[in-house]
Amino acid sequence: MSRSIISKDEDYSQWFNELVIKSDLAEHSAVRGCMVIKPYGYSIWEKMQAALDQMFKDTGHSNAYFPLFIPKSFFSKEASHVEGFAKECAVVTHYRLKNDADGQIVVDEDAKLEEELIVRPTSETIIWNTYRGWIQSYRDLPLLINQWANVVRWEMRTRLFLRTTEFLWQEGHTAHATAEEAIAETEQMLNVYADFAENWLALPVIKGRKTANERFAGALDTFCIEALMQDGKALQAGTSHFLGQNFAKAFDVKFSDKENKLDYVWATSWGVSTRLMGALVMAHSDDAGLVLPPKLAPIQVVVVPIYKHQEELDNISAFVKELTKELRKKSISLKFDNRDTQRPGFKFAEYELKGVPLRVAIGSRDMQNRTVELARRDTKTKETVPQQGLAERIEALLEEIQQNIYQKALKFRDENITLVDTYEEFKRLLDEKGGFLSAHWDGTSETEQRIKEETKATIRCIPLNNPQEEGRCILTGKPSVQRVLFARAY
RNA sequence: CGGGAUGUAGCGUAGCCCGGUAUCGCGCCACAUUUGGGAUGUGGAGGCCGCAGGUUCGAAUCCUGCCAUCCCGACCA
Repeated sequence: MSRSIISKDEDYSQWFNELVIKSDLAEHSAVRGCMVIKPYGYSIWEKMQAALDQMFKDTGHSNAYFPLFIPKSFFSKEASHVEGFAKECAVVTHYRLKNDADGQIVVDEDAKLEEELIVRPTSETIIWNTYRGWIQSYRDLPLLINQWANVVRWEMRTRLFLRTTEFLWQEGHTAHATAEEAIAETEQMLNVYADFAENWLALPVIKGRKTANERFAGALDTFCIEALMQDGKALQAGTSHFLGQNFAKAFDVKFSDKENKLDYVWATSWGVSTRLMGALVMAHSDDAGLVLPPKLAPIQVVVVPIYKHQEELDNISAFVKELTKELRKKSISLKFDNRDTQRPGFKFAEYELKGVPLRVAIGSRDMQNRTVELARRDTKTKETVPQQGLAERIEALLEEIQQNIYQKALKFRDENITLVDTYEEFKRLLDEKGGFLSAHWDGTSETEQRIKEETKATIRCIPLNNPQEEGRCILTGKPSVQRVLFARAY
């Protein structure tokens, strides 16, 4: 394996692919479009799951699990939903194999299913079909459920973490007595996602509303968090949908209110996926490898001993044992890499590639001076510090690194939101600078569509709390009341 | 689904035009010397050259078919 990865300026796309593979997050599998998430990558996902799961529970949600398979007929019950997903569904048609005359394994045509099963691309239909049996009265509401699951969408073109045929995610599905309550839930979960992105992923996001074109299939309103990657392309990092009564009507889910009037239930759904892993990599990493925010790093601190003789190593080990204890009290994870089979320089490079936030190197010189060498992954700076108070220093530094990574990403994001007033400027900036372009739009799907066809840029969102401002649409010149954010996106 | 490319050791590759049983680097194994930024030396192991046919005395190389993957587009979390 070559030692270094291609620089991200040379080929961003290839840089991303090489980085994911060489840093041991994931690899391509034997199945087209599907990846193997390796232990190092999966442990980051587990940390994301743990943090999000706690946030869901803190906002009153419970986990449940629904089937992987959905009867085909369920899909046709909500018209726009089926239209949105029909083209990318994996379908189970048979349930048995057999040996043919040549001894080959073939599908047993006698084992054809009466009704085909769809491998879930999302679970609204099976869940709402189930909710019918769970909800009779306003006393059963709200129903606040989340599911951690895998889903399958047969995408034409896949990319590690960003778009795989099968991916892992969570999907929240809630039921409410009133539209207002459901809308409040939709907004609450959007805020949870934004909070998670900024405080855990160190990823600044813009909260906004999708246009009708970009809305989830079956939703009345879709909210999203949009992030900016280092190559200037936008990435939708999470969505929260207000589904109105669409699914309740499709699956006949009614409840009696306090006045004993029957009404359809109001719904929301919201989700984030392993795509966040892609966002994490693309937002912070550099040509030397991953840069992980300390809160999600599987290893927060690595200690590399430098020694010639066994007794030197023993001294260092004794010191590290104490440090490990102190850090454990602070819930900081430390790896002591005392492998004798690799030299220190090799280890330094390896942990840089893997994005470990802090590295401590200790040699005999340090042991004599009662110091260690501390190296930060985010700034690539090194300093020699006293052993005294090291645990406290590490704790503070990890916090500082978390903040620094966020601030750096925030600065980049803010520098790449550009106000644009003419279509020529718009097209020029898309090619030369990228990022978010804040521009006036006449509010029609036709205009949005035309801009997309001509420039590949889409409206990422209409930011929440968007300032109202008179202007003219960059394409048609028609009057507009606010700017919206355009970008080329993943 | 359109366009482009690639399949040779665990990884990355040379050889292919012009047919003669496979090159180099990394990694791996053993031993020794090493250890403050990806160690060095010596010795060694490892190959149905993507799969199936065909041409030929002989195929990694030429021909046909298939399969797979990657990249670029249209579609999407």
